[in-house]
Amino acid sequence: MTRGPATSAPLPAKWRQLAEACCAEQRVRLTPARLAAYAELIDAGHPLSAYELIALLEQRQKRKIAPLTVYRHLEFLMRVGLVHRLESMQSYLPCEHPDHAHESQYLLCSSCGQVDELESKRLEKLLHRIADQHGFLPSNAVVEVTGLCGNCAQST
Amino acid sequence: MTRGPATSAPLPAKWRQLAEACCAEQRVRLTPARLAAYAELIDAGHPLSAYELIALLEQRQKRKIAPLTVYRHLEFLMRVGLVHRLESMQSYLPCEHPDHAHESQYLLCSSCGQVDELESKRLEKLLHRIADQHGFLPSNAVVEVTGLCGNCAQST
DNA sequence: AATGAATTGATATGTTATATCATATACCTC
DNA sequence: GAGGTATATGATATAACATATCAATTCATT
Ligand SMILES: [Zn+2]
Ligand SMILES: [Zn+2]
Ligand SMILES: [Zn+2]
Ligand SMILES: [Zn+2]
Repeated sequence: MTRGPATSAPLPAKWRQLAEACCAEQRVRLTPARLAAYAELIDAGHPLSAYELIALLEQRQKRKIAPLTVYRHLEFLMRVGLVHRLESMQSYLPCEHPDHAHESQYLLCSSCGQVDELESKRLEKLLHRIADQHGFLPSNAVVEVTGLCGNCAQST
Repeated sequence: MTRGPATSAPLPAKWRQLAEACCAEQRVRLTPARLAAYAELIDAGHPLSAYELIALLEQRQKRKIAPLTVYRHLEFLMRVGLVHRLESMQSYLPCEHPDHAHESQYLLCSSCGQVDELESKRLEKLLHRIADQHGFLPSNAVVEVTGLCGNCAQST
């Protein structure tokens, strides 16, 4: 039995199951197109801009894809919590633990492009406390630290 | 003695002096065009996108201004520390205390657009400690909290 | 099969940011 | 003050990022 041409990036079972569980729980449709976008982000292993994602999908599927299509898929994936957006890079990356709702903070390596997604309750509490001291009612916090990851810091 | 037509937004002496001191100290030129961009940001009282700034300058000066011109002025103002960029809004605002080097954190009111620029040593230390625990060498931290300011939170 | 809601496609447009090359201005040295 | 250098500006084009609108299709439910 032969395999047909791949129309979607390889997606390890672990991630596929997480994505399916995530969407099932929220009663939303994980369509093939949405899954393909997600698989491409997982496969890339680093954040992708929307247009980088478009290029990869077009290459994979051998057809033109309108930007709006991909933006809609990204919007969906972010809404259900499978994907996050990095504001300081205008790019998108899959969540590392989409099984539960959470805020995140990010360590972005400017040398190799690797991203570490953190969940520091300590930091979140401090942020809320600071906001509170200023009479501010926070709804969302963007915390993105740029620098050098362990590997890259050593090899300099 | 009559005043000619304003070619630059009104800039309180306090800010003008800060800007001049800041540029003098760094031996860089605070040209009229750069000062005009800065004055417009001060006058606005809230963050401006680059193109909003262009529109204001064009209206003020009654002439077309190329985007690149304004981006260059913004780049200069950020480099000397007179202006910051808000990554989550893709917009720019004048620094509230340009007299000393600093990292900042921001409280962004989604209702009235007001921005509070903070300098929490406590938060900075925690961020550095967290990065350190991950073997990460930080160079820059983006911390932008969206929510409702005191005024807007009350009037809801 | 009929209905209504959600998704996708096609096309156009709006917004944000940079590249390149030429011209002008300030600054320094002589 | 002339000449040379670095810096700043202008003009034009293009790249990168994101959304609006409306029509067509697919899906779940009855
Ligand atoms: Zn996550
Ligand atoms: Zn690295
Ligand atoms: Zn500042
Ligand atoms: Zn407010």
